[in-house]
Amino acid sequence: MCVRYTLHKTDAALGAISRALGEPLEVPDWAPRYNITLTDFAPVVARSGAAAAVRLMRWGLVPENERANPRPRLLANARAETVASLPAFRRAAAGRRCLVPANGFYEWLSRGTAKLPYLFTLRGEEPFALAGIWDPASDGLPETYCLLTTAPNEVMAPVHDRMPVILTAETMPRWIGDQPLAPGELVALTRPIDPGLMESRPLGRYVSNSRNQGPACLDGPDAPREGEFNFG
DNA sequence: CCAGACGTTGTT
DNA sequence: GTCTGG
DNA sequence: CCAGACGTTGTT
DNA sequence: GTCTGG
Repeated sequence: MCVRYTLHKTDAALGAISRALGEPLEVPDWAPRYNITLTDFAPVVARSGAAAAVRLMRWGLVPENERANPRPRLLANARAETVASLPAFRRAAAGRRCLVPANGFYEWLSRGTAKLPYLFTLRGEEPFALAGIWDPASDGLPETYCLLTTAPNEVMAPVHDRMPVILTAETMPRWIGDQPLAPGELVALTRPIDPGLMESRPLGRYVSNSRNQGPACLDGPDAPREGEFNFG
């Protein structure tokens, strides 16, 4: 499950997407955040008609049967293997595929009882896009989005058995769109990214609390924490 | 993922 | 609201 | 036709 | 211990 990511270099991430699409994108009024999680609003690049545009959407799709619920269950992820056929995702997968700009994402390694956070990025801090689908606003809900997951690659596998679908400059323009994908194209686009393009490193526990939203989320395990004394 | 709650009825 | 299973 | 579901992950 | 909200 991918339930946390960071978008702290928004200009760079949107710039990379803009170049990949060959279309201009406006940077939204949005402060950098290092710990985006379910229910947060974040920039999403989606097509509305011909043009791609950036909109702030809320993370967490709400299936139809939950729409009347004042506290609906939110869907953070959709499996790439099943997204095209499941009722909750099918429509969005066919006609509302979006790009979710990111600079990195987090996963937790379960070691015994402990959960150790790791940061996953592209080499050289290359910005990227996560593959998403989105639902329009309705029933008093804002526009919402959801991230696709796929099998882990070699970088991911030691930490976690699923990973988000990461799109490159080559795959971004193929993924985004409001028309159904050709058969096989969805499969091709949601394959695990080349592990040679990725890197990971362990982090301190600060990021684990989703209330923490600042740059200290990227601190390593040995970084001093606020509110603690350093001895020696 | 973590943090925080974990409950109902009748009444004001 | 809409699809699926019975 | 109606009833019931509509989702993922982790963990064991 | 487990579920829910964020």
